[in-house]
Amino acid sequence: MTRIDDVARLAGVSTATVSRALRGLPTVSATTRLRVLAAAEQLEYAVSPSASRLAGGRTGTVAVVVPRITRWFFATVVEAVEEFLHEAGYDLLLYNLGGREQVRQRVLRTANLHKRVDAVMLVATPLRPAELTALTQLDLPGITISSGSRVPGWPCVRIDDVAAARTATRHLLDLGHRRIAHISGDPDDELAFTTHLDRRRGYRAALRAAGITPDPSLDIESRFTIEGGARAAAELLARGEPPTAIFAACDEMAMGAIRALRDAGLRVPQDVSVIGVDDHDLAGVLGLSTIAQPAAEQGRLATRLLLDPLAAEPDPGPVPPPGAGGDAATRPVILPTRLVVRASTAPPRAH
Amino acid sequence: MTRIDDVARLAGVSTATVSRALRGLPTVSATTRLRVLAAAEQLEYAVSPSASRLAGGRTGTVAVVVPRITRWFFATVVEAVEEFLHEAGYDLLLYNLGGREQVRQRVLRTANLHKRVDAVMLVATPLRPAELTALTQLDLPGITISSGSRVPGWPCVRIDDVAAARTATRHLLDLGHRRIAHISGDPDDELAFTTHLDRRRGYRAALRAAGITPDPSLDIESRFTIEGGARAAAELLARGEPPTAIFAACDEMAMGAIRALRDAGLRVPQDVSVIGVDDHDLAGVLGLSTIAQPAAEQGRLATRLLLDPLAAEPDPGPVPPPGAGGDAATRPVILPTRLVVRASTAPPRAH
DNA sequence: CTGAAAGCGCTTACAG
DNA sequence: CTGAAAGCGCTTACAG
Repeated sequence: MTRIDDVARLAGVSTATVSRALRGLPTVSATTRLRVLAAAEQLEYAVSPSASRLAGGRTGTVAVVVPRITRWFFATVVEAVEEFLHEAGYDLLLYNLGGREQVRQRVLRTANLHKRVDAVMLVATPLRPAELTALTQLDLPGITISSGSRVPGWPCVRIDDVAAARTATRHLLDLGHRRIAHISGDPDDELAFTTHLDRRRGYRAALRAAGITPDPSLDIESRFTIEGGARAAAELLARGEPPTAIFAACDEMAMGAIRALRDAGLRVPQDVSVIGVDDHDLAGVLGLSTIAQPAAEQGRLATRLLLDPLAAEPDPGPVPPPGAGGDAATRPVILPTRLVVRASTAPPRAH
Repeated sequence: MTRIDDVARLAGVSTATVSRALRGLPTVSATTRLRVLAAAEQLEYAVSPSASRLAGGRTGTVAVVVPRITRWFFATVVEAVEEFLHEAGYDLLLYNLGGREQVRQRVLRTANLHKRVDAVMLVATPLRPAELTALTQLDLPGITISSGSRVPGWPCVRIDDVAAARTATRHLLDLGHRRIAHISGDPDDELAFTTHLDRRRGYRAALRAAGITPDPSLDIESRFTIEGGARAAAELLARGEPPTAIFAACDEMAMGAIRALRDAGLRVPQDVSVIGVDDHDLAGVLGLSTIAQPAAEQGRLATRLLLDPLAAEPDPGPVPPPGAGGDAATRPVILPTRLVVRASTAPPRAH
């Protein structure tokens, strides 16, 4: 493999100059730079990441932590993040928690993290108190997307889960529904964490605003998956008189619920209306009404918020005006959601 | 940050011994090892990956290249791969090609790759001749999953695409269909590559075996996505008398086709039967008949085939009997597929 | 604008 | 079983 010495020799300069020229530092004359670039090209030279990282102290790598890459929201976020990260020259280290304690330890042990990456992106990842403390003490840049723990000093990009749930529930109320069930996350399920709490809160708030007292028997906890939604709907039916509408905390749960309802001989939306949250790729195919959230956009924006300060680091420049970056660091950036009405919601049948 | 010297000092040994003890090399006495481990624990020591890689010459990292992480098959493969890779102590560098030339260059420039990772996993990634040559000359371990280019010396895990397509088409024939359309990949679409050729071949073979001459007007090329499937189905309908059945080259295309058919006022399966390939998470919800392929299993198996030789490297041991590893390296490992009949396929209506 | 030299934090022969 | 020392291939003050 060609090393930096080879390039230096061919270009007739020192390795220091090669290093500077290749990284585009401004302190290299145009002619020298050209000579170095030509030599590097000719030798097909690529810098050794390990050596560069060890000497330079930065890894050019970002850890991206998601609960489950197979869920629509996370895959979509990661795809957007990957694009922007690679465009900016960063590598993406993927951690798929999947509820496995081992991965958690591996990624969230701060010493590991600190020597491995320049920054961390936590997508919908709740932290335990000890993990949060460790991460806070370390001064690694980071960002959180969606719900999960906030880390002091890290910006956060997300939607307003309470408002999304309120809108979904109100849509059902507006159609004339009164017996509206909710299926959402399980507190034991670390994938969901605050998302399900917020969405449940929005659901209840909308009901109360309509003068309806939330009925606990219509409120089921399950996993944020297709199967979780199916199980929750089945459970709902087993409890007796079915609701006329179901608000599921995510589209995958809604889809599972639709399957379970059909399996039980109920028609959607004639017998039961169903609405979710996400606007999953397949929501259109299934005719699922939903609250659309901008997944790729959250990934894009988060990557920018994460990378901008890193890029600025070499030359600190003027201190940003108070409130500029400060706001983003303290107050979550909320992206808008939007009600999308399709074929899975309709007025309840007259008795 | 604690360094290896700190641990060495606390344990009262040399850094060499710390290094050996922490990596579990056998040449360390039990008591010394215990002392080192205790010291490392106490100091919360984590090895510096950059330093370790530079000195040791191995990166502990695997590049995983997929066309689009948002497609069901790739997300499912990556989830399985991630689990096994992290279990074995490897980091996963994710490359989502997404048809972007830039990422391609980045990951497939061999010098980049060689210094960054110990091994490469290409999922359904076709290589250009120059890329293939470069990758072959480099002697990096690697593996390919699904279709795409074979790299000489790299094992390959996949399904038999021709057989899968034949089974799907025969299922439709068995139901009594004669006008069977096929929607599959576009040659310009690098995501698909040989997959669509093989599946088309299986489709035609099944037709011919039934005495039917393939009708080019029933054979549409489109992208391997929901939208691609929808467009292809719409195109099919625009061409005149619709087919009585459609075999789509993947479930996402099938789902898009179902949407387009419904939008055109046709019922599935009463007017048109539809079958796909994959057994996508949502195939059940949509009642989609399909040829199931084991995505996670392909990821798992590929990771094992990739890692086993790497683990063996430090201590080469006896040469494997001829044919053992050799077979896997030359002959693809074919995993079985299975026809899953749901509600989207039925006999054609009588005229 | 450029170079000589130290140093980043490990691992690996080599010697004992 | 253990240690002293060289070396992995860069980047970064420092000096000019």
